[in-house]
Amino acid sequence: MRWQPNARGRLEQAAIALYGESGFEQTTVAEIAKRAGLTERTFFRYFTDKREVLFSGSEALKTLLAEAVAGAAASASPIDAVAAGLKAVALVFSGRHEYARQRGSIIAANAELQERELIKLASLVSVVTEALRRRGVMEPAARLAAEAGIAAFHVAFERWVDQTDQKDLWPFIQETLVALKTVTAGH
Amino acid sequence: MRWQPNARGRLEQAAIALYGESGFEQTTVAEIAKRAGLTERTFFRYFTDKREVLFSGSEALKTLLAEAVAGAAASASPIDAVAAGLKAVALVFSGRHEYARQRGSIIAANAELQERELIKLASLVSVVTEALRRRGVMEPAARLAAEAGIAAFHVAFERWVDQTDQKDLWPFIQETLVALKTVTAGH
DNA sequence: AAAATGATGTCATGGACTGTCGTCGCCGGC
DNA sequence: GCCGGCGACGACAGTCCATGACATCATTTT
Repeated sequence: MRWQPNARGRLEQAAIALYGESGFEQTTVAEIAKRAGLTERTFFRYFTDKREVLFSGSEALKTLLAEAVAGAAASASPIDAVAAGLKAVALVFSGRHEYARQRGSIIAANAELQERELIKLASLVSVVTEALRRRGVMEPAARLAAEAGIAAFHVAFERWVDQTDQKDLWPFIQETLVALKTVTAGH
Repeated sequence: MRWQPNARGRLEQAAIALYGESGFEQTTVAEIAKRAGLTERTFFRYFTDKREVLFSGSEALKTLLAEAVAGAAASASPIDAVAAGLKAVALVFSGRHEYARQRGSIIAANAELQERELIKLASLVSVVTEALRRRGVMEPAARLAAEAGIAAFHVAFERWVDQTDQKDLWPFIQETLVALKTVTAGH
Protein backbone atom coordinates (compact mmCIF):
# COMPACT_ATOMS: atom_id res chain seq x y z
CA MET A 1 0.00 0.00 0.00
CA ARG A 2 1.49 3.27 -1.02
CA TRP A 3 -0.34 5.43 1.49
CA GLN A 4 -1.76 5.01 4.93
CA PRO A 5 -5.54 4.69 4.90
CA ASN A 6 -8.08 7.24 6.07
CA ALA A 7 -6.23 10.37 5.07
CA ARG A 8 -9.26 12.49 5.77
CA GLY A 9 -9.72 11.12 9.25
CA ARG A 10 -6.06 11.64 10.07
CA LEU A 11 -6.24 15.23 8.90
CA GLU A 12 -9.36 15.78 10.96
CA GLN A 13 -7.79 14.34 14.10
CA ALA A 14 -4.57 16.24 13.64
CA ALA A 15 -6.40 19.49 13.04
CA ILE A 16 -8.69 19.21 16.05
CA ALA A 17 -5.80 18.23 18.28
CA LEU A 18 -3.72 21.17 17.15
CA TYR A 19 -6.62 23.62 17.33
CA GLY A 20 -7.13 22.49 20.89
CA GLU A 21 -3.47 22.62 21.86
CA SER A 22 -2.33 25.82 20.22
CA GLY A 23 -5.51 27.57 19.19
CA PHE A 24 -7.04 27.86 15.75
CA GLU A 25 -5.18 30.87 14.43
CA GLN A 26 -1.84 29.71 15.68
CA THR A 27 -1.90 26.40 13.93
CA THR A 28 -0.99 26.38 10.26
CA VAL A 29 -2.30 24.05 7.64
CA ALA A 30 1.25 22.90 7.04
CA GLU A 31 1.48 21.74 10.64
CA ILE A 32 -1.78 19.84 10.39
CA ALA A 33 -0.67 18.11 7.23
CA LYS A 34 2.69 17.24 8.68
CA ARG A 35 1.16 15.68 11.78
CA ALA A 36 -1.14 13.67 9.55
CA GLY A 37 1.79 12.61 7.40
CA LEU A 38 0.47 14.41 4.35
CA THR A 39 1.05 17.63 2.49
CA GLU A 40 -0.66 20.97 2.70
CA ARG A 41 -2.03 20.49 -0.77
CA THR A 42 -3.75 17.30 0.26
CA PHE A 43 -5.43 19.03 3.18
CA PHE A 44 -7.17 21.32 0.75
CA ARG A 45 -8.33 18.37 -1.30
CA TYR A 46 -10.38 17.17 1.66
CA PHE A 47 -11.40 20.47 3.21
CA THR A 48 -12.23 23.61 1.34
CA ASP A 49 -10.62 25.69 4.04
CA LYS A 50 -8.98 25.55 7.41
CA ARG A 51 -12.24 26.04 9.25
CA GLU A 52 -14.25 23.39 7.49
CA VAL A 53 -12.59 20.57 9.45
CA LEU A 54 -14.76 21.44 12.42
CA PHE A 55 -17.98 21.55 10.42
CA SER A 56 -17.87 18.63 8.05
CA GLY A 57 -20.58 16.85 10.01
CA SER A 58 -23.13 19.52 9.28
CA GLU A 59 -24.04 18.06 5.94
CA ALA A 60 -25.34 14.89 7.53
CA LEU A 61 -27.19 17.02 10.06
CA LYS A 62 -28.97 18.86 7.28
CA THR A 63 -30.34 15.75 5.65
CA LEU A 64 -31.31 14.23 8.98
CA LEU A 65 -33.15 17.37 9.94
CA ALA A 66 -34.86 17.72 6.60
CA GLU A 67 -36.11 14.15 6.68
CA ALA A 68 -37.28 14.34 10.26
CA VAL A 69 -39.25 17.51 9.60
CA ALA A 70 -40.74 15.99 6.49
CA GLY A 71 -41.62 12.82 8.37
CA ALA A 72 -43.45 14.51 11.23
CA ALA A 73 -47.11 13.68 11.69
CA ALA A 74 -49.24 15.30 9.03
CA SER A 75 -51.37 16.84 11.74
CA ALA A 76 -48.40 18.52 13.42
CA SER A 77 -48.26 22.29 13.41
CA PRO A 78 -45.22 23.89 11.75
CA ILE A 79 -43.44 24.49 15.01
CA ASP A 80 -44.18 20.96 16.15
CA ALA A 81 -42.81 19.57 12.93
CA VAL A 82 -39.65 21.55 13.55
CA ALA A 83 -39.55 20.21 17.09
CA ALA A 84 -39.77 16.69 15.71
CA GLY A 85 -36.79 17.46 13.51
CA LEU A 86 -34.82 18.81 16.43
CA LYS A 87 -35.59 15.73 18.44
CA ALA A 88 -34.01 13.57 15.77
CA VAL A 89 -30.97 15.83 15.76
CA ALA A 90 -30.75 15.73 19.53
CA LEU A 91 -30.52 11.95 19.47
CA VAL A 92 -27.38 12.18 17.36
CA PHE A 93 -25.66 14.10 20.11
CA SER A 94 -26.32 11.61 22.86
CA GLY A 95 -22.96 10.33 23.99
CA ARG A 96 -21.16 13.16 22.24
CA HIS A 97 -21.34 15.65 25.05
CA GLU A 98 -17.63 15.66 25.67
CA TYR A 99 -16.80 16.05 22.00
CA ALA A 100 -19.31 18.85 21.68
CA ARG A 101 -17.74 20.58 24.65
CA GLN A 102 -14.23 20.47 23.23
CA ARG A 103 -15.34 21.56 19.82
CA GLY A 104 -17.42 24.31 21.37
CA SER A 105 -14.54 25.73 23.30
CA ILE A 106 -12.37 25.82 20.20
CA ILE A 107 -15.07 27.67 18.33
CA ALA A 108 -15.81 30.04 21.19
CA ALA A 109 -12.20 31.17 21.12
CA ASN A 110 -12.24 32.37 17.54
CA ALA A 111 -14.44 34.78 15.63
CA GLU A 112 -13.87 33.22 12.23
CA LEU A 113 -15.08 29.91 13.56
CA GLN A 114 -18.14 31.52 15.05
CA GLU A 115 -18.92 32.97 11.65
CA ARG A 116 -18.73 29.55 10.09
CA GLU A 117 -20.89 28.11 12.85
CA LEU A 118 -23.53 30.74 12.23
CA ILE A 119 -23.67 30.12 8.51
CA LYS A 120 -24.07 26.43 9.14
CA LEU A 121 -26.97 27.19 11.43
CA ALA A 122 -28.38 29.43 8.72
CA SER A 123 -28.16 26.58 6.28
CA LEU A 124 -30.18 24.51 8.74
CA VAL A 125 -32.77 27.25 8.72
CA SER A 126 -32.92 27.03 4.93
CA VAL A 127 -33.31 23.32 4.99
CA VAL A 128 -36.08 23.44 7.58
CA THR A 129 -37.85 26.23 5.76
CA GLU A 130 -37.82 24.19 2.60
CA ALA A 131 -39.09 21.09 4.38
CA LEU A 132 -41.96 23.08 5.88
CA ARG A 133 -42.81 24.57 2.52
CA ARG A 134 -43.14 21.03 1.18
CA ARG A 135 -45.55 20.33 4.01
CA GLY A 136 -47.71 23.11 2.64
CA VAL A 137 -46.71 25.80 5.11
CA MET A 138 -46.78 29.23 3.51
CA GLU A 139 -44.30 32.04 3.82
CA PRO A 140 -43.43 33.76 6.01
CA ALA A 141 -44.65 31.16 8.52
CA ALA A 142 -42.29 28.50 7.22
CA ARG A 143 -39.24 30.69 7.46
CA LEU A 144 -40.20 32.03 10.86
CA ALA A 145 -40.93 28.63 12.33
CA ALA A 146 -37.54 27.49 11.05
CA GLU A 147 -35.75 30.53 12.44
CA ALA A 148 -37.44 30.20 15.79
CA GLY A 149 -36.78 26.49 16.00
CA ILE A 150 -33.11 26.74 15.10
CA ALA A 151 -32.65 29.67 17.48
CA ALA A 152 -34.13 27.56 20.26
CA PHE A 153 -31.88 24.70 19.26
CA HIS A 154 -28.86 26.96 19.35
CA VAL A 155 -29.66 28.30 22.80
CA ALA A 156 -30.52 24.86 24.13
CA PHE A 157 -27.34 23.39 22.70
CA GLU A 158 -25.18 25.98 24.39
CA ARG A 159 -26.90 25.39 27.70
CA TRP A 160 -26.50 21.67 27.31
CA VAL A 161 -22.81 21.99 26.53
CA ASP A 162 -22.23 24.31 29.46
CA GLN A 163 -23.30 21.84 32.09
CA THR A 164 -22.25 18.39 33.11
CA ASP A 165 -25.19 16.66 34.79
CA GLN A 166 -27.73 16.06 32.14
CA LYS A 167 -26.65 13.85 29.29
CA ASP A 168 -29.57 14.29 26.96
CA LEU A 169 -29.97 17.34 24.76
CA TRP A 170 -33.62 16.90 23.95
CA PRO A 171 -35.03 18.04 27.32
CA PHE A 172 -33.08 21.27 26.94
CA ILE A 173 -34.63 21.84 23.55
CA GLN A 174 -38.10 21.15 24.88
CA GLU A 175 -37.71 23.58 27.74
CA THR A 176 -36.30 26.21 25.43
CA LEU A 177 -39.16 25.86 22.98
CA VAL A 178 -41.64 26.33 25.79
CA ALA A 179 -39.77 29.38 27.03
CA LEU A 180 -39.71 30.77 23.52
CA LYS A 181 -43.43 30.32 23.17
CA THR A 182 -43.97 32.16 26.43
CA VAL A 183 -41.70 35.01 25.51
CA THR A 184 -43.12 35.60 22.05
CA ALA A 185 -46.64 35.53 23.45
CA GLY A 186 -45.77 38.89 24.93
CA HIS A 187 -47.03 38.82 28.51
CA MET B 1 -1.74 69.62 3.50
CA ARG B 2 0.22 66.52 2.86
CA TRP B 3 -2.71 64.18 2.23
CA GLN B 4 -6.27 64.42 0.95
CA PRO B 5 -8.85 64.38 3.72
CA ASN B 6 -11.29 61.59 4.56
CA ALA B 7 -9.11 58.64 3.69
CA ARG B 8 -11.53 56.26 5.30
CA GLY B 9 -14.49 57.54 3.35
CA ARG B 10 -12.60 57.34 0.08
CA LEU B 11 -11.62 53.74 0.80
CA GLU B 12 -15.21 52.90 1.64
CA GLN B 13 -16.55 54.44 -1.53
CA ALA B 14 -13.91 52.82 -3.68
CA ALA B 15 -14.48 49.43 -2.12
CA ILE B 16 -18.25 49.48 -2.48
CA ALA B 17 -18.01 50.66 -6.05
CA LEU B 18 -15.56 47.91 -6.96
CA TYR B 19 -17.47 45.21 -5.10
CA GLY B 20 -20.51 46.23 -7.08
CA GLU B 21 -18.74 46.42 -10.43
CA SER B 22 -16.54 43.35 -10.32
CA GLY B 23 -17.78 41.34 -7.38
CA PHE B 24 -16.29 40.98 -3.95
CA GLU B 25 -13.83 38.17 -4.58
CA GLN B 26 -12.58 39.60 -7.84
CA THR B 27 -11.57 42.94 -6.42
CA THR B 28 -8.28 43.09 -4.59
CA VAL B 29 -7.43 45.36 -1.73
CA ALA B 30 -4.66 46.82 -3.85
CA GLU B 31 -7.25 47.93 -6.40
CA ILE B 32 -9.41 49.53 -3.75
CA ALA B 33 -6.47 51.40 -2.31
CA LYS B 34 -5.33 52.54 -5.70
CA ARG B 35 -8.75 53.93 -6.60
CA ALA B 36 -8.78 55.77 -3.29
CA GLY B 37 -5.31 57.12 -3.93
CA LEU B 38 -3.82 55.25 -0.99
CA THR B 39 -1.87 52.10 -0.35
CA GLU B 40 -2.96 48.61 0.58
CA ARG B 41 -1.33 49.02 3.99
CA THR B 42 -3.47 52.04 4.72
CA PHE B 43 -6.63 50.12 3.88
CA PHE B 44 -5.85 47.71 6.67
CA ARG B 45 -5.30 50.56 9.07
CA TYR B 46 -8.95 51.55 8.66
CA PHE B 47 -10.57 48.16 8.17
CA THR B 48 -9.57 45.00 9.90
CA ASP B 49 -10.27 43.02 6.76
CA LYS B 50 -11.64 43.25 3.27
CA ARG B 51 -15.17 42.47 4.37
CA GLU B 52 -15.45 44.95 7.17
CA VAL B 53 -15.97 47.84 4.77
CA LEU B 54 -19.53 46.72 4.26
CA PHE B 55 -20.28 46.41 7.95
CA SER B 56 -18.72 49.40 9.63
CA GLY B 57 -22.13 50.89 10.28
CA SER B 58 -23.13 48.05 12.55
CA GLU B 59 -21.43 49.54 15.54
CA ALA B 60 -23.74 52.53 15.52
CA LEU B 61 -26.67 50.19 15.08
CA LYS B 62 -25.70 48.29 18.19
CA THR B 63 -25.68 51.33 20.42
CA LEU B 64 -28.90 52.64 18.92
CA LEU B 65 -30.59 49.34 19.51
CA ALA B 66 -29.27 48.97 23.03
CA GLU B 67 -30.46 52.42 24.01
CA ALA B 68 -33.86 52.00 22.42
CA VAL B 69 -34.45 48.71 24.21
CA ALA B 70 -33.29 50.20 27.46
CA GLY B 71 -35.52 53.20 26.94
CA ALA B 72 -38.72 51.28 26.27
CA ALA B 73 -41.60 51.80 28.67
CA ALA B 74 -40.95 50.09 31.99
CA SER B 75 -44.26 48.28 31.64
CA ALA B 76 -43.34 46.80 28.26
CA SER B 77 -42.92 43.05 28.04
CA PRO B 78 -39.53 41.77 26.88
CA ILE B 79 -40.66 41.20 23.33
CA ASP B 80 -42.28 44.63 23.23
CA ALA B 81 -39.10 46.23 24.46
CA VAL B 82 -37.26 44.50 21.65
CA ALA B 83 -39.90 45.71 19.23
CA ALA B 84 -39.33 49.25 20.46
CA GLY B 85 -35.64 48.81 19.73
CA LEU B 86 -36.34 47.52 16.26
CA LYS B 87 -38.59 50.47 15.58
CA ALA B 88 -35.74 52.84 16.31
CA VAL B 89 -33.50 50.86 14.01
CA ALA B 90 -36.12 50.83 11.29
CA LEU B 91 -36.23 54.62 11.31
CA VAL B 92 -32.55 54.74 10.44
CA PHE B 93 -33.23 52.89 7.24
CA SER B 94 -35.91 55.20 5.95
CA GLY B 95 -34.55 56.72 2.78
CA ARG B 96 -31.82 54.13 2.53
CA HIS B 97 -33.80 51.55 0.67
CA GLU B 98 -31.73 51.83 -2.47
CA TYR B 99 -28.45 51.65 -0.60
CA ALA B 100 -29.68 48.64 1.35
CA ARG B 101 -30.63 46.95 -1.89
CA GLN B 102 -27.23 47.44 -3.48
CA ARG B 103 -25.38 46.36 -0.41
CA GLY B 104 -27.69 43.40 -0.03
CA SER B 105 -27.03 42.16 -3.53
CA ILE B 106 -23.29 42.36 -2.99
CA ILE B 107 -23.60 40.32 0.17
CA ALA B 108 -26.01 37.84 -1.34
CA ALA B 109 -23.42 37.02 -3.99
CA ASN B 110 -20.74 35.93 -1.56
CA ALA B 111 -20.66 33.38 1.23
CA GLU B 112 -17.90 35.08 3.21
CA LEU B 113 -19.95 38.24 3.34
CA GLN B 114 -22.99 36.33 4.50
CA GLU B 115 -20.91 34.92 7.31
CA ARG B 116 -19.94 38.39 8.38
CA GLU B 117 -23.53 39.56 8.14
CA LEU B 118 -24.65 36.74 10.38
CA ILE B 119 -22.07 37.47 13.04
CA LYS B 120 -23.10 41.10 13.05
CA LEU B 121 -26.68 40.03 13.59
CA ALA B 122 -25.48 37.77 16.37
CA SER B 123 -23.78 40.71 17.98
CA LEU B 124 -27.10 42.53 17.86
CA VAL B 125 -28.62 39.59 19.68
CA SER B 126 -25.96 39.91 22.37
CA VAL B 127 -26.58 43.59 22.77
CA VAL B 128 -30.34 43.15 23.02
CA THR B 129 -29.98 40.28 25.46
CA GLU B 130 -27.80 42.40 27.65
CA ALA B 131 -30.22 45.32 27.48
CA LEU B 132 -33.08 43.06 28.50
CA ARG B 133 -31.07 41.62 31.34
CA ARG B 134 -30.60 45.15 32.61
CA ARG B 135 -34.34 45.55 32.51
CA GLY B 136 -34.58 42.65 34.90
CA VAL B 137 -35.49 39.98 32.40
CA MET B 138 -34.07 36.60 33.38
CA GLU B 139 -32.38 34.00 31.24
CA PRO B 140 -33.29 32.28 29.08
CA ALA B 141 -36.16 34.68 28.36
CA ALA B 142 -33.82 37.56 27.62
CA ARG B 143 -31.75 35.65 25.13
CA LEU B 144 -34.80 34.10 23.49
CA ALA B 145 -36.63 37.37 23.13
CA ALA B 146 -33.50 38.83 21.58
CA GLU B 147 -33.06 35.91 19.20
CA ALA B 148 -36.69 35.99 18.19
CA GLY B 149 -36.71 39.73 17.69
CA ILE B 150 -33.56 39.81 15.61
CA ALA B 151 -34.74 36.86 13.54
CA ALA B 152 -37.94 38.75 12.81
CA PHE B 153 -35.92 41.82 11.95
CA HIS B 154 -33.77 39.82 9.60
CA VAL B 155 -36.72 38.30 7.79
CA ALA B 156 -38.55 41.62 7.63
CA PHE B 157 -35.48 43.39 6.35
CA GLU B 158 -35.06 40.94 3.49
CA ARG B 159 -38.69 41.27 2.54
CA TRP B 160 -38.44 45.02 2.66
CA VAL B 161 -35.35 45.05 0.48
CA ASP B 162 -36.90 42.70 -2.05
CA GLN B 163 -39.76 44.97 -2.95
CA THR B 164 -40.06 48.45 -4.31
CA ASP B 165 -43.41 49.88 -3.25
CA GLN B 166 -43.24 50.34 0.46
CA LYS B 167 -40.64 52.74 1.73
CA ASP B 168 -40.88 52.10 5.43
CA LEU B 169 -39.28 49.12 7.08
CA TRP B 170 -41.21 49.28 10.33
CA PRO B 171 -44.52 47.90 9.03
CA PHE B 172 -42.66 44.87 7.73
CA ILE B 173 -41.19 44.28 11.15
CA GLN B 174 -44.55 44.63 12.81
CA GLU B 175 -46.18 42.14 10.49
CA THR B 176 -43.33 39.73 10.93
CA LEU B 177 -43.48 39.91 14.69
CA VAL B 178 -47.17 39.13 14.60
CA ALA B 179 -46.56 36.20 12.27
CA LEU B 180 -43.83 34.95 14.57
CA LYS B 181 -46.13 35.11 17.53
CA THR B 182 -48.73 33.10 15.65
CA VAL B 183 -46.26 30.49 14.51
CA THR B 184 -44.64 29.92 17.88
CA ALA B 185 -48.06 29.63 19.52
CA GLY B 186 -48.27 26.34 17.68
CA HIS B 187 -51.73 26.25 16.11
C1' DA C 1 0.68 -6.15 -20.01
C1' DA C 2 -1.00 -1.90 -21.34
C1' DA C 3 -4.03 1.62 -20.19
C1' DA C 4 -7.11 4.08 -17.25
C1' DT C 5 -7.89 5.71 -12.54
C1' DG C 6 -7.29 7.81 -8.28
C1' DA C 7 -4.74 9.44 -4.40
C1' DT C 8 -0.94 11.90 -3.40
C1' DG C 9 3.30 14.85 -4.04
C1' DT C 10 5.77 18.91 -6.24
C1' DC C 11 6.00 23.35 -7.91
C1' DA C 12 4.42 27.89 -8.73
C1' DT C 13 1.53 31.74 -7.93
C1' DG C 14 -1.77 35.10 -6.17
C1' DG C 15 -3.70 37.61 -2.68
C1' DA C 16 -4.94 38.70 2.31
C1' DC C 17 -2.98 40.35 6.18
C1' DT C 18 1.03 41.93 9.52
C1' DG C 19 5.34 43.86 11.41
C1' DT C 20 8.61 47.32 10.98
C1' DC C 21 10.56 51.30 9.80
C1' DG C 22 11.05 55.62 7.30
C1' DT C 23 9.03 60.15 5.87
C1' DC C 24 7.10 64.43 6.63
C1' DG C 25 3.64 67.84 7.73
C1' DC C 26 1.57 69.69 12.01
C1' DC C 27 1.21 71.23 16.73
C1' DG C 28 2.38 72.54 21.34
C1' DG C 29 5.95 74.07 24.54
C1' DC C 30 9.40 77.15 25.24
C1' DG D 1 10.41 81.30 15.73
C1' DC D 2 12.77 76.69 16.88
C1' DC D 3 12.28 71.94 18.21
C1' DG D 4 10.81 67.54 19.42
C1' DG D 5 7.05 64.57 19.52
C1' DC D 6 2.95 62.86 17.19
C1' DG D 7 0.02 61.16 13.65
C1' DA D 8 -0.96 59.66 8.98
C1' DC D 9 0.78 57.45 5.43
C1' DG D 10 4.17 54.86 2.24
C1' DA D 11 7.61 51.24 1.35
C1' DC D 12 9.04 46.75 1.95
C1' DA D 13 9.44 42.23 3.46
C1' DG D 14 7.39 38.26 5.20
C1' DT D 15 3.72 34.63 6.55
C1' DC D 16 0.07 31.93 5.56
C1' DC D 17 -4.13 30.50 3.14
C1' DA D 18 -5.74 28.85 -1.05
C1' DT D 19 -5.61 27.12 -5.88
C1' DG D 20 -4.02 25.58 -10.45
C1' DA D 21 -1.03 22.67 -13.27
C1' DC D 22 1.37 18.76 -13.71
C1' DA D 23 4.12 14.54 -12.16
C1' DT D 24 4.18 10.03 -9.82
C1' DC D 25 2.90 5.48 -8.88
C1' DA D 26 -0.04 1.67 -6.84
C1' DT D 27 -4.33 -0.35 -7.98
C1' DT D 28 -7.88 -1.68 -11.03
C1' DT D 29 -9.69 -2.47 -15.64
C1' DT D 30 -9.61 -4.30 -20.01
